[in-house]
Amino acid sequence: MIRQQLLMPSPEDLADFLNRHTRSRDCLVQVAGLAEVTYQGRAASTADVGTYLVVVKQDGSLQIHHPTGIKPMNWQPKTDSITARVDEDVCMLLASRRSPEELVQVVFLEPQMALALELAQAGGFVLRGSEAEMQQTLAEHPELIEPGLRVLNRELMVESGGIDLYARDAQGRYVVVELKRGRATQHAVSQLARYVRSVEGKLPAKAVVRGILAAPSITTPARLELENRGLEFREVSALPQATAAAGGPVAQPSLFD
Amino acid sequence: MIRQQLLMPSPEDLADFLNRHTRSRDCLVQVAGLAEVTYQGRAASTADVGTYLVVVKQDGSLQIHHPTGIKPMNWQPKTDSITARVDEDVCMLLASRRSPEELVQVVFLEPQMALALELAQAGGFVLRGSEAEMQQTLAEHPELIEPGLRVLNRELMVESGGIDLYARDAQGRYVVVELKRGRATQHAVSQLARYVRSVEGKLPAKAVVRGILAAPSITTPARLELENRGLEFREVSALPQATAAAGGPVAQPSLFD
DNA sequence: GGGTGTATTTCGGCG
DNA sequence: CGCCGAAGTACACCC
Ligand SMILES: [Mg+2]
Ligand SMILES: [Mg+2]
Repeated sequence: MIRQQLLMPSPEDLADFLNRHTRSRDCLVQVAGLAEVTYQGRAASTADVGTYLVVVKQDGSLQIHHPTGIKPMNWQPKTDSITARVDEDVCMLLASRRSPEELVQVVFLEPQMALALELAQAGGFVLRGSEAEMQQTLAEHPELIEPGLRVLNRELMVESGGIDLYARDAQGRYVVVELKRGRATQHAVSQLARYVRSVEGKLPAKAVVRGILAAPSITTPARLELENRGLEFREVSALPQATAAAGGPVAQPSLFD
Repeated sequence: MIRQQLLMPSPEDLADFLNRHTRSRDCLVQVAGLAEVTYQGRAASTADVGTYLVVVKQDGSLQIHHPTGIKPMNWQPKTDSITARVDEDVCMLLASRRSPEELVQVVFLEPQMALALELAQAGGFVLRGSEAEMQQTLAEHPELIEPGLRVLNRELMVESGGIDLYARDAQGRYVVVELKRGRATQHAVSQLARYVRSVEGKLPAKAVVRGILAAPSITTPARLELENRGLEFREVSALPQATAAAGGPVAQPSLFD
């Protein structure tokens, strides 16, 4: 599973190692050691000499980590070309990308270790509690939002964006539903207001369009803004245990029964 | 710089290794091999048996990478506790966090390699081309937005959020400026409209408040929406070479002279 | 801790 | 490719 490992490689050996294993596209390559990193593209950055961990995955994605933090200091999600070369007796790695035009350059001053790992098989991955899942559940059980609600569309595209759920209520009024898997903010209220406006613009002038923000909770300013605009809030939870934990024996039907 | 490395460690050795090096808080720890990962918190996920790379940094942050992609499959930015133990003859790693309550669990079925790296010194890091930098430059040179503009506040807090630049124009009218370092979208137009509304609410009823969206470019639907609402667009660039490359010898003054 | 906004956001989906 | 919106977003900043 360890394809190859080098300790304190020479610039030439490191460049060779990097070119070989990144081109094979079948292993994860990493280099740890003293380096200098520059980036130019949508923005630009420079990192002084320091000890970093450089990782190149099979798909050519590049990330450069400093000692702390979840996010890499520099990165490149997709690279059009990734090459190593020796220049002035140091090995440097150049990762470039068109559209957007970006370049990350790593100068390895004192590489301590280079490692190529075979990270072949990835198992299936399932995420639960996403907004998409909420949407599907609520499309199947719109009564969890309101009795008598009938869903007409999911992700209905209007000029201003995609309406999560487009529905009609028991009185036949059109309803725009904006979903949030987490606490709803003023941003969500803005979205909902925009969608309601778009729908009103497409319907006869007198038509009443309701707007419902459905989320597990809502911030205080968002609630105020929502009421100011004549829009509504409906509490729904993204995960089953959320309602169970909060309400003990659930009085209201859960999203995940 | 390599503190310790184990090849195909036993469950006991791996648990010991992980507990020792994650507690010392002075090195980056990684384990590669066959594993199973589950997560429960704001959402929930399961990853089937597969070959993953698990990284724990000095600050206790955890990331679990699959063979491709820039983003980790599972992660934990800050951990309140991170412990390894042996259960049913396998080593498992438990990373937990309160607020939000989250738990990541890694079951190492066939650990191939464990590595502890000293990634001590990090050099300085400088990023250029951020919106914050744009804001500072434009606060110092508001004439780049419009001749006669005087900036009153930066990040002025109103109910609906923070106004990037609050200013008065040559005719004494108040101006709300929303900045974007990249192409401006309908979201930016919504923000600007909200801020203008908030400011109008605080001023005498007759007061005219202008809204300017300043960005390198704007999407077509955003431009339409902007004009509908009586708001304005002004082209400004986040990085110096952007104007230089686009216009050759610059006729307009650059943000970075 | 609540609330808001930025990000080299990344990523997926749709026209 | 342009555009929009979600994300277990993370992260910084203010109140
Ligand atoms: Mg939505
Ligand atoms: Mg802003």
